[in-house]
Amino acid sequence: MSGLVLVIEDEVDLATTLEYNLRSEGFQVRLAHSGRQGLAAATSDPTPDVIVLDLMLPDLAGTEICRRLRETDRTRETPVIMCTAKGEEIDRVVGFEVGADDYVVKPFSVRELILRIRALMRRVQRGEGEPSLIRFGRLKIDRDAHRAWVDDTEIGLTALEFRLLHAFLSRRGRVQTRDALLSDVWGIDADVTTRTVDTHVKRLREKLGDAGAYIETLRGVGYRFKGEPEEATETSV
Amino acid sequence: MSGLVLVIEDEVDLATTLEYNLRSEGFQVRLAHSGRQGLAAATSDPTPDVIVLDLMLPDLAGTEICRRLRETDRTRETPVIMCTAKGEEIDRVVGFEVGADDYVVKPFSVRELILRIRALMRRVQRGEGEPSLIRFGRLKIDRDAHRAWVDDTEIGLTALEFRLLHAFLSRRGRVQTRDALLSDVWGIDADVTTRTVDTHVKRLREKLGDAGAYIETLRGVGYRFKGEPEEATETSV
DNA sequence: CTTGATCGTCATCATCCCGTCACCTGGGCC
DNA sequence: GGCCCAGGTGACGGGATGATGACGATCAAG
Repeated sequence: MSGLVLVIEDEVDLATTLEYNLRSEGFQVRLAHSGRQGLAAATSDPTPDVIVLDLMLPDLAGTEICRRLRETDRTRETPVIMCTAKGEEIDRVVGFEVGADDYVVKPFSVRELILRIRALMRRVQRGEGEPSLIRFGRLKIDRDAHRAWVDDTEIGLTALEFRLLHAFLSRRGRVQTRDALLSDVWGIDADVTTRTVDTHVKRLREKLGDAGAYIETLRGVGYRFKGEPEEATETSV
Repeated sequence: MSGLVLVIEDEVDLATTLEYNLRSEGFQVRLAHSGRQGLAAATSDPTPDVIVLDLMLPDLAGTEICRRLRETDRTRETPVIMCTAKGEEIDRVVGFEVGADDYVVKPFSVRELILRIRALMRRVQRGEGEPSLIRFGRLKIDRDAHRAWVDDTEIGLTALEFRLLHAFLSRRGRVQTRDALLSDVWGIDADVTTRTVDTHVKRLREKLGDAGAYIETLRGVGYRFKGEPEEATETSV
């Protein structure tokens, strides 16, 4: 599970430490060293998946930031973890009143912070978003159960194949270059040949049987999952 | 779902934090900062729907409070969630001897506690006299007594194993990563390798005997408890 | 102190997945 | 039609992953 974490923290040392640790755990990181920067960073693309917020900032109080995040549509659902120093109990309480989702007390263990970030991401990921079931023509996949069917017959996909199919399904109708697929399915730092994608597309098509035709090859560009189930193979253009 | 939660906790910071969080989640809250206060608060009108109880209190041990609650008519059926520090005697807390219904390990995630409170409330709401029995194929577990049977033969599970089985049963049909299981069963700050999960799954499968096949392994993803008891392994169509 | 239960960790082993390579296919372009 | 290159295909070896059994630490009970 990768994800983008925004760290709003004015102590540069601490911020850098967190950045390093989070990256080495596979997260992407965006840093902000002041409250205003933080607010801007929270609403720029892409929206962070989790925000780590220091309570004591030079310009804006963490509580105030949190309140504004909750008033903004883009960040209303984004989980916030508050960092408080010891002795800030009262503010800490207020922090929760304002809608932080969890907190850690300084000095905190980085490992604990990461665990809490992970827990929040898990909760949100399945949360209110799109339903776990995705149907497309003769295809059906269930993300929670991690299962896939063609014509109501379950097909056994490996973890990678499942991610690949999901990537196709969630971007159906749009071309995806091999590089794009690599970073989506394999992860940012995948040191893998682009040809590997070919192999796995082949395996996926095989397992999908007839439904494998949903995956089109665009010579010189990449792959494209059909936009509509009935879309004729030769129509278009 | 609203409800009245009684929090018996001597650390004022933590108690206040919980109060704000629970209120913002729509619960009513009553606080008690000592064991005696707690006992009094538990039996005043209206009777709380759930009690959150710290194991370490200045005057009375949490276990003692729990025992007395169980001896009192008014509170006999009231679910109790015990907060324990790491390394405290979790085994005895849950199950017969003391009779707590659930526990969280400090430091716990506020979200986690709220989820558990909700779960307990649902359970009570479901029907007063209904035994807390869950049946699933050849399996049967009693959540109050912390006992489990396969084909009506009781199997002796440890506290941890029971919790693991319960985690599986309550999310049946859905994949659970090792990380998710760790934070649900061991606590968010569990100081444990993910491989530990493997070992305990193995032990659980062993004790379940044939019924151990209900737990499926999804390579590279996690574990999944079958959604339906009869679910064919390979039969199909 | 000793004993037994419980639980976390480690080493080992079998398995299966995945990445890569080599070779083949087929379409586009002249 | 021939060339060229992107993509399809099949096979293979390494390596990640999980099952398993053993060990040691811890703690409560006796």
